Amino acid sequence: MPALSGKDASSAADYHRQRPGGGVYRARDVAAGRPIGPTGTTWFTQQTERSFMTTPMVKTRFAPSPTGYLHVGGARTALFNYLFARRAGGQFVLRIEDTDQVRSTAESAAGILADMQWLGLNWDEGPAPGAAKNQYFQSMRLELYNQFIDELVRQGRAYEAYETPAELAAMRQQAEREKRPFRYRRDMPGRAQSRIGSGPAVLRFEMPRKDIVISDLVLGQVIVGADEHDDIIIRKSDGFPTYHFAVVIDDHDMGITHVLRAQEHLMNTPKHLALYDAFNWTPPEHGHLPLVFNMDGTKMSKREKARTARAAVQAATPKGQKPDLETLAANTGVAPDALAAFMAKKNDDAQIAVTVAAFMRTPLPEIDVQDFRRSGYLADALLNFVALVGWSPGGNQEILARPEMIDKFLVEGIGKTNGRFDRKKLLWMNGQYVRDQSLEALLAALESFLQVTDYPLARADGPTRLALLEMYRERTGTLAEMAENSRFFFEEPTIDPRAFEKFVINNDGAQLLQTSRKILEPVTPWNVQTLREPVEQILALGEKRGAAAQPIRVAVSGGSVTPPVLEMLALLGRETTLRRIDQTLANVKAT
RNA sequence: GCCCCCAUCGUCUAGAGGCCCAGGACAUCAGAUUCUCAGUCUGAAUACACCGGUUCGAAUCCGGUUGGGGGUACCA
Repeated sequence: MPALSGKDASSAADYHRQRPGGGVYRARDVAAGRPIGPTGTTWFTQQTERSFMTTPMVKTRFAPSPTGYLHVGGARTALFNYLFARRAGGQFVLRIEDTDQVRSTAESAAGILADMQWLGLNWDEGPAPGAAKNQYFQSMRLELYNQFIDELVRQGRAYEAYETPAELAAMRQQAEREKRPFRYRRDMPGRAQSRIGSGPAVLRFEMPRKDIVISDLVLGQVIVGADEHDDIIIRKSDGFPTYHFAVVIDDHDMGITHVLRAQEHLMNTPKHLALYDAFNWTPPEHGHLPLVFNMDGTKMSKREKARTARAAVQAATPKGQKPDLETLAANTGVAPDALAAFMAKKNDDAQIAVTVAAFMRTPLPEIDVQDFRRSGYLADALLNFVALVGWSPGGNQEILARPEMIDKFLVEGIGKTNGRFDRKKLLWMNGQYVRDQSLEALLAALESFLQVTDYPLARADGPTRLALLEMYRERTGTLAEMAENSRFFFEEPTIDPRAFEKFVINNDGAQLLQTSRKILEPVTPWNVQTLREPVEQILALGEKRGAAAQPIRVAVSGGSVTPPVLEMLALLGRETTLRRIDQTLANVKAT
C-alpha cells in the first residue's frame, strides 16, 4: 500500500495543502516526519510497519558497481549515507553491485574498498578488504535473487521475453520515427511469442498500470504517470539479475531503511517501488541527491582524462601534421594498436591517459578519489569540501570536523540544485586542513600520500619530514605541492636560468653570495640556533633587508621561491649549502 | 520527442511572507604585514532568471515562460 497509489489517490494539489502554521508542506516537512499527503503517512508509521513496536534502527548503504575507480561523486554519496547513519546512531553498509559480468572487475572492487578506507568511511557491514568475495557482493547472491524471481513468475508478475537487443533497438528506432514513446509492455502488439532463433530469454517484470508516487526525502512527492513505465528486465539472458531487481532484493534483505543516491536514479525509483509492492515489502525511504558537475557544467567523467591527454598530444604536434604515434608508443610503452585506438577516441582507457599525460608532463584533471589522493589532498578536506556541495549545515560554518558533520547532518540540509566542483575552493580548504591539522595527523597523511606517489621526499626520515612539514604547511595547498617544491632537499636542483640571471648575475647577486658564504663558512655546529645570528647578518646585507636572501635561494634551490632561509639552510646542512653556493659562484665565473 | 527534477553573487551556499535595498565562504580587486613565495589581517565589487498572480507586504506562496540538469539499456 505505501508504494503505490491510484491515479486519483494523490496529487500535487493535495501535497501542497496548507499546513497548520501557514505555508505548504515541503520536502523538509517530509524529512521532519510531519504528515504529508492524504494518507497521513509519516516516516515513523512506516518504520513501525517494518519492525513492529521496536525502535527502528537506521541502516543506510553505499552500493557502487566495480567498473572503475571510486568517483568523487560516488564518494559524496557514500559520505551522505555514512553521515546519515552515524547521526542516527545506525549502521552503514557497503555492498558491491557486480551484476554486470562484463564490466565488473575484482581490481576495481579492491580499489573502491581501498579508497573508502582512505577516506575513513568505515562500514559496519560489507566486504572484508583483502579477503575473498563475501555475501556483500551481488554476484554471490544469485540463489537469493532466483528465489524471488521464481516467486514473481509463480505470481504471474514476471514473464519471458524473446526479443534480441538488436530487435529492441529497431523497435525503439521505429517508435522514434513515429514520434511515439517506446514502452515494452506485456500486452503490446507485436511481442515475440517464442524464443525461436533468439537465444536465451530474459525475464521481465510486469509493471502496474498505475501512477506511482515517490515520497522523496529531499524532493518531496514525485508522481510518475501510469503510462510512463515499461516492463523492466529483471533477469538478463546471462542469468544475472539486473540492477533494478538486485537492488530491491538486497536493500530489503539487508534491512536498509534509507537510501540516499544520486538524482540520476530518480526515474528508477518507480520501478523499485513497484517491485517492493509486488513482494509486499515496505520500501526504504529514498532521498535523491543533486548532481555535481565541473565548473564549466560538463560531467565529471573519466573521459575527461582521456580528452586532456589527447589534447596534450595534439598541442605538441606541429600544425597541419598528424601526431607521431609510433614514437609516442615507443616512448610511453603503450601498445601501438591500443594507442592508435585511444587517439582515435575509440576508447577512453584511463591507464593510457595517465601514461600519455605523464610522458607529456600534462596534469590530468582529478576525477576519482585516488586522483585527489595522488594530488596531495587530505581525505578529511576532500570530504569536507564535497559535503558542502549539495548539503549545508545551515549557518556560516564551512570547516567541519567529522564529528561536527555527523552532528549537523540533517536531510533538511540537503539541497535540490546541482552543484559544481570548484577546485579552487577545494585547494583553499585543503590548505586550511594542512595548516590546522596536528603535526602527527599531517605526518600520517603524508605517509599515505607518499605510498601512492613517487617523490624523492619519500626517502626522508621522520625528523626530516617533520621539519619539512613545519616549514611548508604555512605555504602549501597540497602535499604534492610540498613534495614538488621540496625536491631540492633531496636531489641536486636544476637552476632556473631566469632566476639565476636576475638574482645572481644582476643586482650584485654574486657579491652578496660571496659575502654570505664567508659568513656561513665558520658556523659549526650547523643548526637553527647557531645559524640564527649569521643569517640575520646576511639578511642585513645590501641596502634593503633581505636583499641577500634571493641569491642564496637560487644557489641552494635553483629557484627564487623557498621557505625562509634560516630553516631551509639548517635542514639542508652545512656541506650541501656551501657546496651549492660554490657551484653557483663557479657558474658565475663561467658566464 | 516524451517523462521527471531544479532555478539567490563567477562558484558553493544562508534564507521557512515583514528580521533582507539579501548574510557567509571560495575566487577576483585594493591595502597592511613580510627575506622570496605563501600565509594572515582589513576593505571593495558582485546575486534573488523573466513575466504574471496571491498578500498591507514576496527571494520566500501559486501559475506560466526561459534556462539548466536527469531519465528514456539484457549499465549501474
